[in-house]
Amino acid sequence: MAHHDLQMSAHDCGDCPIRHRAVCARCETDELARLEQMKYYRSYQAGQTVIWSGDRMDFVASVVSGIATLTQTMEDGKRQMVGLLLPSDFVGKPGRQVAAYDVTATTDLVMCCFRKKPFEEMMSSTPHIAQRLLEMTLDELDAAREWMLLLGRKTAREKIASLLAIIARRDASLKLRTAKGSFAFDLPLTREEMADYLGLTLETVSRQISALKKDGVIELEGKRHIQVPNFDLLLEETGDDSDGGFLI
Amino acid sequence: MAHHDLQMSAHDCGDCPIRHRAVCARCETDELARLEQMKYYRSYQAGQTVIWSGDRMDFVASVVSGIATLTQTMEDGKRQMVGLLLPSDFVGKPGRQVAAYDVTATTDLVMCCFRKKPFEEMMSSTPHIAQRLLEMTLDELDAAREWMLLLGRKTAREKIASLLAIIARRDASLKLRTAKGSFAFDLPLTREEMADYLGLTLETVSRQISALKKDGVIELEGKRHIQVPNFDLLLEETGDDSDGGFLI
DNA sequence: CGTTCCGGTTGATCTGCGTCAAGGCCGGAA
DNA sequence: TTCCGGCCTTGACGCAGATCAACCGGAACG
Repeated sequence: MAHHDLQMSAHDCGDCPIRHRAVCARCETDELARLEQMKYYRSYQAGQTVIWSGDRMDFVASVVSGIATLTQTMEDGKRQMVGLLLPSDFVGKPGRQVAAYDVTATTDLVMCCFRKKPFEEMMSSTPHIAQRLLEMTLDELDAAREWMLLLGRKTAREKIASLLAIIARRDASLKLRTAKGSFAFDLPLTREEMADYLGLTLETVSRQISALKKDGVIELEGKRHIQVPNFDLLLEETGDDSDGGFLI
Repeated sequence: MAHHDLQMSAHDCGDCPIRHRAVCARCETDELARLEQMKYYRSYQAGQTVIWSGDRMDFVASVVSGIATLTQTMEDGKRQMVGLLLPSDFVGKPGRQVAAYDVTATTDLVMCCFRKKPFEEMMSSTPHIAQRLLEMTLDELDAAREWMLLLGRKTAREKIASLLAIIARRDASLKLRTAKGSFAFDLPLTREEMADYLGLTLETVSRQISALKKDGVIELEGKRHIQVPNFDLLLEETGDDSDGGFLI
């Protein structure tokens, strides 16, 4: 049973910040109009649970702003994050009745929700949505598999470096770079959330961040603001094949 | 550059063993006819590489019989399996030019290949294929996320038990059970492949299998044939929520 | 036949990370 | 101002699993 602030703000899809990246990316104006009829916004505060694993899902949604996480919990309480939801990412699976994971807002969060039934009907009648959703799901699958390599085979240091590189890269695609090869960004996650993401403990996360700092790979300003003086240096610490293609 | 036996056998889609589970599951007879025109079969021997990561992919395919694996390799040589392809599973991503993973046949393997270009055209013109592919991709994503939990948080013993449970469950859905709660099956993977799947070393895999045997959870007959006298006992070793069915 | 190879097992030892514990920093409430 | 509670860091120690190494059994092959 999720408690949440309900906030009805009537946005126009045309002005939507995620208009060109979300499930609706391919929709024509008439299709958008149809979507507008089944959509509503919800806001959540940082830390709130959006959905509990096992809950009945009566909607699917896109993240409009903020960050949410998908986590799984074992019976002994160990937790593993299995997904990080950023603006434009999609939540929920057409055809599934109940949520498979806990969804939690790690920052203040706004979601654009669609009632499930009409959304599913629309999916089968217009191909644009299903096509875009397939594309997005394939990307998520790739990300999940990259994460499997990280979880299964990387050392703690490589895991931290990989996470920082991913966040830095994502931020770089939104903001502009200060200077070639130099980045700065804020961590959107606590040490514990990073640990849950990386399959580590928060102590190990803390130690490895300190180690990377001591070795000059990163610089800290406060607990959360990170500067990367040389991005290539950071990449070398990830254990990934050099290059990884061109960036961004 | 993949070397492979090329084997042209003209099967009729109507007789296909994976007809009702593969991408083509939803297709009408006229759509099947169209697919038949772009399809061809390929056979691979156990151990052969089907595709190398980075290779250009000019086809997508369904596994007809046998088992293949998807693996990723780090620059220092550590390997992580990120997918297990069973009959009816799909290989390749529409819209992607190059393969992201190594695909290897672990048993003798037959694949039903479709030339990529016409397949993609068909995907955009008829909804049945895209719909089915979305469904399958969502299932794969769930499997990948379950695997992330395993890789990130389970102990070696829990990992082995989970793998055995998955294989047993899959076999049980095909064969019939000997007696309620008692299974027997053959491992389709070597100890090293299991290690690559589980993020362990082959020595640890071997030791944990021996330990499960000593504790009476499983019985071995040769290296590969496994009997599970009490499936619930095995499930308890996986560390998963006791039922996996309804909620607490 | 013996030889070699491959997959597997087992033992000895090492080590990276988890665990347990103490304490620091900072912002918000009283 | 002091106190408190989150969040984070650091140290000491132990252990699960990696590493290194020896050996086993069966199949392929001369």
